[in-house]
Parts: sequence; C-alpha cells; structure tokens
Amino acid sequence: MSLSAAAVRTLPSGLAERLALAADLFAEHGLEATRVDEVARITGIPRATLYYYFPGKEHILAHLLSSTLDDMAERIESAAAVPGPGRERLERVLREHLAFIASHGSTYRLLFAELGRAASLVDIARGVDRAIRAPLRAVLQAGVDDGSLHVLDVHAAASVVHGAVLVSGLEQLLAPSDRTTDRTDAILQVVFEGLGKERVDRRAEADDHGH
Amino acid sequence: MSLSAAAVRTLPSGLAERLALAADLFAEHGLEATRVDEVARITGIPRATLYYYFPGKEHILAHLLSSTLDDMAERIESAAAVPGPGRERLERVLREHLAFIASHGSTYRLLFAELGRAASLVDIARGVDRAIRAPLRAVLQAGVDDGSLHVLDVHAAASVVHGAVLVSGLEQLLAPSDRTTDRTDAILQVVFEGLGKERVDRRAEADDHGH
DNA sequence: TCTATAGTTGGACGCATCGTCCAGATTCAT
DNA sequence: ATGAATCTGGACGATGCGTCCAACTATAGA
Repeated sequence: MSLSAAAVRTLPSGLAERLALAADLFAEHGLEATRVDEVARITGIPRATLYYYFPGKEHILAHLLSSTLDDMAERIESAAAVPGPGRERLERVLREHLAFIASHGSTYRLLFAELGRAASLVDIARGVDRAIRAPLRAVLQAGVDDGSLHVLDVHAAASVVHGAVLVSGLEQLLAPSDRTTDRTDAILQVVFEGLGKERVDRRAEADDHGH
Repeated sequence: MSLSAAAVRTLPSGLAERLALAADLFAEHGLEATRVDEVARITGIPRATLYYYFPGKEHILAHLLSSTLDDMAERIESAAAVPGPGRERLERVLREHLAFIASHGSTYRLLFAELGRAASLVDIARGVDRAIRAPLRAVLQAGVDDGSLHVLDVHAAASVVHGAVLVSGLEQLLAPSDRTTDRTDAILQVVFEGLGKERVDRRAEADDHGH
C-alpha cells in the first residue's frame, strides 16, 4: 500500500497469497538473479499474469517487501501501544522486532539488502522508517518524558537500537540456536545497561548484592 | 587476498587502482544492475581485459569489497592495538569504524547489502568477521579482563555494537551533517551508557534534578 | 440466453547484456 | 630478433527481460 510500487491494478487476494511463496526465491538469490520464470513456476501464476499486474520484476519484489513491512509495522506498533512506562514499552518493541526477524528471516534479509540502495526501491527506506524507526523514536521519547529511560539524543538512540537489533537478529538467523530467549536477553542487557562500567545495579532480584 | 574471489591471475597494481573507480557504480546500482561496459568505460579498462583477469562481473565486485575489507581490517586492528584499558581501545575502534564508514560510504553500503546473501559472495561474511567482529570481540574481552567494561556476553555485545555503529554510520551517509563529531559522540554515549535509567550520572553538568 | 466488458493466459518477438572466443597487437625478457 | 606472455577489439551464442497480441474465460447486465 505504502510504496509507489503499489500495483496499478488492484491485486486479487488469491494472487497476493501465492506471491508470498516467491519471497524465499528473492531472498536467496537477490533481485536480479531471481528469474521471473521461476517466480511464475513457484507461485503458479503465469508469467503474463505477473506482467499484467506488475510493471516489472522489481515491483513484484517491492510488493513483497511492502507487505512484509506492513506486517511488521502492525506488530511493532501494537507492541508499542501497550500502556506502561517507556522503558517497558521499548523492551516489548525490541522483543517483538527480534521475534519478527526470526520468523521472517528471508524477507527481512532482503529488506536489509535493498535498504541502502539509492536507486529504484527508495520507498523501502521510507517504509522502514515508518514501520520501525518512528515507533522506536516514539517509545524512546515516551521514556524520556516519563523518566524511565536514559536518553540524551532520541535520534541517535533510535539508530543505535535499530542497528543493534537488526544485526543481532540477522546473526541469529545465520547461526540458529535453540536458546533464542537467552540470546534475546543478552542483547537487551547490552542495550539497556550499556558497556560502560559505572552504574548502580538496581535489579536486586537475581543473585547480586547491591553495590 | 583473503577471498576466494582472488584473481586467477595476479592483478597489476595499475589496474587495481583504476578499478576502484567502479566502486561507486556498484554501490549505486547494485551488482546485477551494473553494466560491465560501464565498468570498462569508467575505469578505462577494456572489457576483454576485465574478463582476462576476472571470471565474471561478481568477481570484480568481490575484489573491490575484499580490498576495502583489507583496508578496514588494517585500520581497525591498528586502532585496537593501541595499548590502554579495554574501554578506551573499544572507543577508539568504534570511532575508527565510524570514520571509515563515512569515508568509504559507497563501498561500505555494498558490503552491507551483500552481507546477508547466502549465495555467491559468502566469503564476504568471513571477511567482515575478520575485519570487524574479531577485533571487536578482542577489545571487549580485554575490557572484561581488565575490568574496564561491563560485558556479560562478549558475542552478544559484539553484535550489538557492530549493528549500532553500522546502522548509525550508514544513516549519517544518507543525511550528512557538518557536525559528524557530535553525532559520533551521541552514538558512543548510547553504546557506553545504555538506555536504562538507573545509573550514577557522572555527568552532573546539565540542568537535571533527579526525577 | 445473449453479449459486452474485463480479466487472464500462451506464445512469439525484439532487445540488452552477459560471458566466450580468437585473431591480432603489444610488451618484455632473453 | 624472436618467442612467450600479456592485452585488446570485435563477433558470437545464450539467456532472460519486458512487450505484444490473439484467444480464452468469467461476469454482469439486458
């Protein structure tokens, strides 16, 4: 919806479903190395029909990315919407984001690959901002306002957190583990506590002993 | 050198130099959308000569990425090698990394774009690990050992920090600013201090007053 | 039921670009 | 000077994109 790649003609929902089958293809080979014939074969949608709905291959990909982004936006926004202090909302958003990467691995990789591209799929960058960055900034700001987060520069913090989750999440994809939860906790620990030494550890719940 | 893409024949240094001119091309259009004829035109190296040295287009790209990685490895390793507490070495590495991204923008974007790709350029991932991740883990571990860093999980911390710097750095590329230093400081602040509230704020400079 | 309109498809086509091939040119060491 | 290695122009086959169109199917209205 949000991308300029939006179909000139409205795409029947049946087709939209079957198109999703092509995501892995694109993810594995990249945009150009993916053959339109392959997409047609995998999805069962005739080539001519693909070109009936899309002006070209890259628009098929854009549609896939776009709908993935819509999914993500929805999940992240609803995680962000749960009331509570900014700090907790942020944590929820980050967990959701990590979970999303884990479940949509292949598509997410693509999103990430096309992200830097200056050329054709620019709108993707906008979509990423809408789906991820904006909600991130919102909860960060909320945390600043209610004093539950230590944030001096919301914009910088959003970049840092986004990158941290993105790269960590992708790394988990490459070296999958059964202890996903542990890893998630480890990532969040770094994000919240930072790497610097000086701090009063207030979470006296675990083993620890004040300071 | 390190990548399997290493030329079958040794590449004359003259060509290597002129080849660098093609980096922007690849960066802007991506691997497949970059025409070999364009590469030939831009670099002044005849097409036949390109194919004399490289088995194919993607190997040209791999060579570019590989030598960029070598540069980066050198700079980051030397930043990491300066003696001192782990915490300071880490900071130096991160600043170097950010500076590198800023100066090698286009190539770096590509590196990042091809990173997730499972297919042809796998070795790139290995190169990134060698050039960035390994030094990062080393200084993090040093910080753990000498007590200058607060790190529970070196691997997770390396991912987080890498992602933070990567994404923040790329973002600076897209929206360049004259106050690069400020931004760098803001990024490092988040990395070192984290987002959690509870801490003894040693920077008692600003207006604040508890909460 | 008939018919017009929109949706859908197979198949052939033109075109761009890749990578190959090779004959000839150039360089370089002996 | 001569042979070997390096380099280059140009032609070629193959592949895959996107276009085109004629035919087929569904649907809706009369």
